[in-house]
Amino acid sequence: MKNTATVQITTIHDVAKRAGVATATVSRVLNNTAPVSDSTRKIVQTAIDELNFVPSPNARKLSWGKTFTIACIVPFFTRPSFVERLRGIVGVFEDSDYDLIVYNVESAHRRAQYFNEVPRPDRCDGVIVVSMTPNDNDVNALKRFNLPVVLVDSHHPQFHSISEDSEEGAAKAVNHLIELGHNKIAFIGGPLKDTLNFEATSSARRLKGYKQALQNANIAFKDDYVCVDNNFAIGSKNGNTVKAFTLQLMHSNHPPTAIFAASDFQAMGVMQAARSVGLRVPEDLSVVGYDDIELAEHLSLTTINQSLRLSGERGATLLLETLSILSNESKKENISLSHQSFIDDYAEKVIHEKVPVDLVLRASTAPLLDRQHIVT
Amino acid sequence: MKNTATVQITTIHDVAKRAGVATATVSRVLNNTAPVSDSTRKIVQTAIDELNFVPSPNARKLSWGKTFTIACIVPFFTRPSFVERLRGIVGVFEDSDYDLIVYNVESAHRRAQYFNEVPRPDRCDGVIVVSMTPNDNDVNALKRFNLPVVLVDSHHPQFHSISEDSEEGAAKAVNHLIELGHNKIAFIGGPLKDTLNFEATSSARRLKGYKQALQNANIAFKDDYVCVDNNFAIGSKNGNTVKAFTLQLMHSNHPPTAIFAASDFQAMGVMQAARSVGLRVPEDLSVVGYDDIELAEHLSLTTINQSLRLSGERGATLLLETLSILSNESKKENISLSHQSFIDDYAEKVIHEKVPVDLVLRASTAPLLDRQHIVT
DNA sequence: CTGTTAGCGCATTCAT
DNA sequence: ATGAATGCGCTAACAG
Repeated sequence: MKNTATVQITTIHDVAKRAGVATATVSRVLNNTAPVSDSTRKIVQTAIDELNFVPSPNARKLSWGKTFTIACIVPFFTRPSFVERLRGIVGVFEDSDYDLIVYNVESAHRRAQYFNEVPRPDRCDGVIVVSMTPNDNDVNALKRFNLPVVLVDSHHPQFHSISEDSEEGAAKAVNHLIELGHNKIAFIGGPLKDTLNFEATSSARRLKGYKQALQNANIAFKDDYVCVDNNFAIGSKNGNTVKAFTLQLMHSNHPPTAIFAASDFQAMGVMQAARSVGLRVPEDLSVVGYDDIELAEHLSLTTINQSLRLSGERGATLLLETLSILSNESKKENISLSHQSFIDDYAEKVIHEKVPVDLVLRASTAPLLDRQHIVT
Repeated sequence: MKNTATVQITTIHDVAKRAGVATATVSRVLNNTAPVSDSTRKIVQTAIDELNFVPSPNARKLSWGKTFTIACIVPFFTRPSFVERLRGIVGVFEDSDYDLIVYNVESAHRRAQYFNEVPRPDRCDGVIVVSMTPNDNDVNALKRFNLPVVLVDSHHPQFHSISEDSEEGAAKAVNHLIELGHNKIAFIGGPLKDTLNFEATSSARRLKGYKQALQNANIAFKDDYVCVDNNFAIGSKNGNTVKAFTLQLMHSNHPPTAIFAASDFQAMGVMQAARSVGLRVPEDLSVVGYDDIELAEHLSLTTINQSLRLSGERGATLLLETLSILSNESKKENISLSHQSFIDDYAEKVIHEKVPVDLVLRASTAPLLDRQHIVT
């Protein structure tokens, strides 16, 4: 069961031998952890270079007692919005000493498994949770070893978080439509509660913002104008449901003149469906999406930019900062911080950062035309 | 510099103590590596359960001499087609004992860095390279420690590979258009040689298939009908170039009646541009894409399915199989296989697997109409 | 079947 | 400033 590789890798001993010093000295020049005379440092360094020596990550992990890896738990990581966030996260860790392992959650089973098994100090030094609100079990698992945690696109009082204000974003989208003269505005979104964690979803929050905006404009809320695709979370072919909703809306007695979709992905389905029955966007139907994924630009889709990539970057950076602070503290206080006081200390400075949400005007929305008034 | 975690993790010693046995025994029940009496096994198991013990990955990695992690080097991992492949790869390793670390390449510098630093037996047990043809330096780096390697979406005589036949796929796309009566068929693709590795790109291969299909149908090849977006590889906003190409083509003296795009992503830009000037797809212009990413369905885009996800799955599985074979061999032959003979042995059974390419008919293509004949 | 011992490669006290 | 010795948590020979 030993390794199958047949070529021996050069170790710190080889370097020490070649340089004629002890392994400890090599380690010292490697980590700048203690003064080394310039002369020997030079000798050691050339030995390192000549042997093309790179220290074994595993060995140093074991010895340091840290893993130099960050765990990122993310649901359906292939969805465009998650991909964008991941991109931000990856970009940050590329330039650090940390490796990033992505744990992709596509079932409640995996979710529980990862939350239980991953947040351990022998597996990672910190964890980033994307788009999932920790439940009680998760919180216990995350706090058990007191690892630094950052939530991206979710919120919990006990953990750092980076999130956007979905309600505000949704309101901006709907207000834009209202300002264009629309008052028959439908909402199409994903499920309102997440099967994975029983929490309110972003769709739910966006629906709330939608309602709020209508109310502020004194437009009556109509149940018929709200379509929720409960299959969306499964992550499979969902376009059909969105299209069905769209057609149903447009064929009703009071077809909306505008549709606000909870994601660009769904907005795309709306546009597609509308065009399939000869409706033009935006002349016959205005559409606003949410997320501003890369595609939105190609589709000329008016949407809400929620700084997806930035949220990932900020989350990763915040984790890195936390890691650095903790490292300094434990150095300063010489390792003896009582458990409880440490947790208290940590909990006191929980950071909740908001990321901007902005309307991005493109060509999928237009002022309400008179003709539309007449038709309805 | 020690770990910042304050709670001690339970080790194999704790379990051994609690069960009243030696650590070796615990290790045995953990790995089924030697017979253990049912009675003691039971005792040990309960101790493990009660302490909620999970062995430290790092320690076992160091001891086993393998890392239980797979490195995946992939360029621009946020692009839809790469995401789909990654999805296939991730799915396979989720169910294995291996962790997957994704190394995202977005510059020549990173590329060189990763190829030089990652393929080491102390970092990973095997590597998957996606969409990059190894150059001489890469080959040396990959073979230096004789690690198992699988190429996904590229080809090299010395490494296992999973790939699709781009020429065949392109030909299928163009043949479909020809069968619909089109003979003014344009091509829009990305750069023909990759700045990252100087190799022919998939766009180049698809262009070749395009030419071949035209020739077989006795349709003259026109240089004006070929548009290459050299900025595409940078991975940034490229839609504008594609749109400009499309408009330029459609406004020329002999506008094409059909466009074959080298990727769905670009096909989307084509459709968008066409619609922006009042052209209908497919009535006024037929469009065929390539890749069959998830969006293609939403766009009703006729395209070539190249089994993106499957290619990832097959690549990952092939690597796993190779790993297993090597592990068995080294066990059987008791670790003493001379370096050279091992390499020879390995090289002899290089596997090159093809993944199917198929036309997926949707609604972006239609027979050539008489009206179009007249117009041109 | 089970306990004892010796590493895996590196960082780090403790001496010197 | 440097070397020797010890340990990180686990697995694997070697004994019994």
